[in-house]
Amino acid sequence: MAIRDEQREVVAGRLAAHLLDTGLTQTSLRQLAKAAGVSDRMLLYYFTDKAEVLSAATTLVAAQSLAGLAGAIPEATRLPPRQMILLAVQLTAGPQMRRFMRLWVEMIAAAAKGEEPFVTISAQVMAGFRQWLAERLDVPAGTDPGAMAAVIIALIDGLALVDICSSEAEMQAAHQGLAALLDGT
Amino acid sequence: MAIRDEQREVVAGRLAAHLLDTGLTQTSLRQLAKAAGVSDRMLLYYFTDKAEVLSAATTLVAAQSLAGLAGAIPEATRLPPRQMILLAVQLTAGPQMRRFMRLWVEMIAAAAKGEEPFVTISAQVMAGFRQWLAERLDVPAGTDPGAMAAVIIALIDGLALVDICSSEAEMQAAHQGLAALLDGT
DNA sequence: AGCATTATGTAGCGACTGCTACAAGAGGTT
DNA sequence: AACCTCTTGTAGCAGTCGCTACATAATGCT
Repeated sequence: MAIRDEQREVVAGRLAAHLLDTGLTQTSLRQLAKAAGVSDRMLLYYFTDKAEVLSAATTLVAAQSLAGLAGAIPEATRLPPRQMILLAVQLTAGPQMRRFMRLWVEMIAAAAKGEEPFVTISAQVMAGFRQWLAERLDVPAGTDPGAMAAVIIALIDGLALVDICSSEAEMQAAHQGLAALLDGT
Repeated sequence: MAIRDEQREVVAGRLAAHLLDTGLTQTSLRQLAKAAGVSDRMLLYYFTDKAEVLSAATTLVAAQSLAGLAGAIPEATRLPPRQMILLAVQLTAGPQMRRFMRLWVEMIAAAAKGEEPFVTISAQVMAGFRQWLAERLDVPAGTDPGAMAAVIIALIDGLALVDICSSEAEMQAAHQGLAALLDGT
């Protein structure tokens, strides 16, 4: 039982990196096995299902990405929404976080198709991010920090969407547009 | 040559409705053919490729959706960004536009995977929406309406993303959060 | 040593994928 | 009637998919 459990973690880690690299394009069992450096036969020995394989890998990716954000935003930070937006946009535009955002979009689209495990995991990850963000927001009394967090996440994720089908120049313009909007235009 | 061209339009129309109903879940040639009421053999007679089939159907869907928006927003409208945001959110939250937003997210995710024809079409549709929106924005001199349009689209699309993995109550909260953010919190 | 459990490889099944070769019907032109 | 182009059906190819049956090697327990 030992080897199997160890391998589950090792394989999950390698697949997390693989998904960050390739998104959800190469997710057949044979391709995943190759990326993890094991045979496809063993992949289904370590995990019961393809769904469980993807579940382990994607939750790990999400946890790592959230930890990355947490590393950049000190624990006791409380920011008003507009400052938080600018900070979050800056953080998620970086090269490595950008890869996660792309994968994240693909995961949500898979959830939209009803594909497991993405329906379940996307909902969990979304709720996790929202709560994490809400705890770091400084909103006036009477305002729901969770609701504000949801809007901010929508903005961040939406920018990731626009990023996918826009040029670099257009994305830069979009960032300036955001600044103008928040400045009170 | 007549029948073939007629059928192209008929089939494209039926497939547009099919995609709005099912998203990109049932997009094998055989499933598309069934939805269009023709044989899969004929589908590849009317169109050269699976890519061309999806291309025709998705561009039609996008055109119809843009026309739907245009019907709700008079031609000469010029709105400041915040009012435009509230109006756009309201319009895209409706039951039929919501189906398009879901499909739109799936299309962009397919583009993120490098799948044709979605890379090309997503870029075109995104550019089209951005321009259409920019022409209806009333921004102060010195501000780029295209940049502001990009941000608004990001927000709208981001809300669609959040919608996919959230409950109805959470989406309602998000809308209130948006109002609070735009009110100057 | 004997046995049971765990671990790994080989081979392949049935279903589905996009696409195509081939034949034949339909209709008009000469 | 002969021919030609457009249209449609049948059948199937080569590949990929998730998954599994079966055999065998390794390991630990008594």
